[in-house]
Amino acid sequence: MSDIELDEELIDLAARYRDVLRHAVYLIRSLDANGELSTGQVATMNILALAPARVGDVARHAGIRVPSATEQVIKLEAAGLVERRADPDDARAVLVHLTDAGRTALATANRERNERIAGALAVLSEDERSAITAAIPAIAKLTNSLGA
Amino acid sequence: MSDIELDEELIDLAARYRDVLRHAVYLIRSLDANGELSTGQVATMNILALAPARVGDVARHAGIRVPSATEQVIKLEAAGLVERRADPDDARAVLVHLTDAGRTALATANRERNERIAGALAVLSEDERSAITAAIPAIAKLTNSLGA
DNA sequence: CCTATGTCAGCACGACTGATATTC
DNA sequence: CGAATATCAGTCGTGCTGACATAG
Repeated sequence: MSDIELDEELIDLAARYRDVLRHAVYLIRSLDANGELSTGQVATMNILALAPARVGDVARHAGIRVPSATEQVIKLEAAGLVERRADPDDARAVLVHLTDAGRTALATANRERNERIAGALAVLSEDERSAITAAIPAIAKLTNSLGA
Repeated sequence: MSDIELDEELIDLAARYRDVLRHAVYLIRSLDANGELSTGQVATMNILALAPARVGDVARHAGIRVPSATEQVIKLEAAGLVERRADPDDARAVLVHLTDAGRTALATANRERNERIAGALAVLSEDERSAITAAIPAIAKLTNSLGA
């Protein structure tokens, strides 16, 4: 197989990947439409569920800019789901903590979303599920590779 | 394996799927950041590249509502990339056509995006690429299943 | 008369850049 | 002093619902 053919194959795969991902985005969004928390809010809180984080860390993990993360955090704080506390080691920084209410809301939101996807996964064939399972690490690697 | 364990496995897979998809979304967005056409604009024009379509068809294919599709089409028309013409068979309908300028712009946009992804795919292993290729139909089916 | 199609108006969300304290 | 951290202000893109005009 020539390099040119290889390139064409890769570009074709890229096009299909791009298309399927675009549709999946709308799906994920529709999952959030019924709930009380938006996609971004759930993503932000999922980071904080592991450990309190700075606003900059939230931004980096969520793939957004710092001012956007600030905005998200402020909204979540207004809703009583997170708290902003001073970082004892660095007065410039703010440590964002999940509140108990936030932890509860996050658990509910994650459960609802995961159960809906699990329900759809259940109607796929075993082979199709295996294909998705096998692809997840590769997709993650691809994403990281492009992000760099 | 019990039903409970099966459910837990599915929910775990759902959670991992959701997470990897969320990151991939930000990646796709970053691809668009440098270009002149947005994700949605490229998606709309990709539909029209096959054949002229009604606004409602554009909306359905893009996974958005009709008024949103109208808005996109109006913007694309203002940019000279598409044209709206009367449907000779149905005076209510509008047929959206890609202009030559639109076809050129679309080709450029698709090439840039696909080449960037292809470049990242090239650094994956053959197994990883195969895993992604194999998963694409399953992901598409999953998306459709959830959309219904 | 009822439905289908598209557009308009108004709104909400969420991202961005640029400018500004404050602290390291 | 320069760099890092967070916030504020203003803007923009893009989706939505509801109301409407027009045609089938």
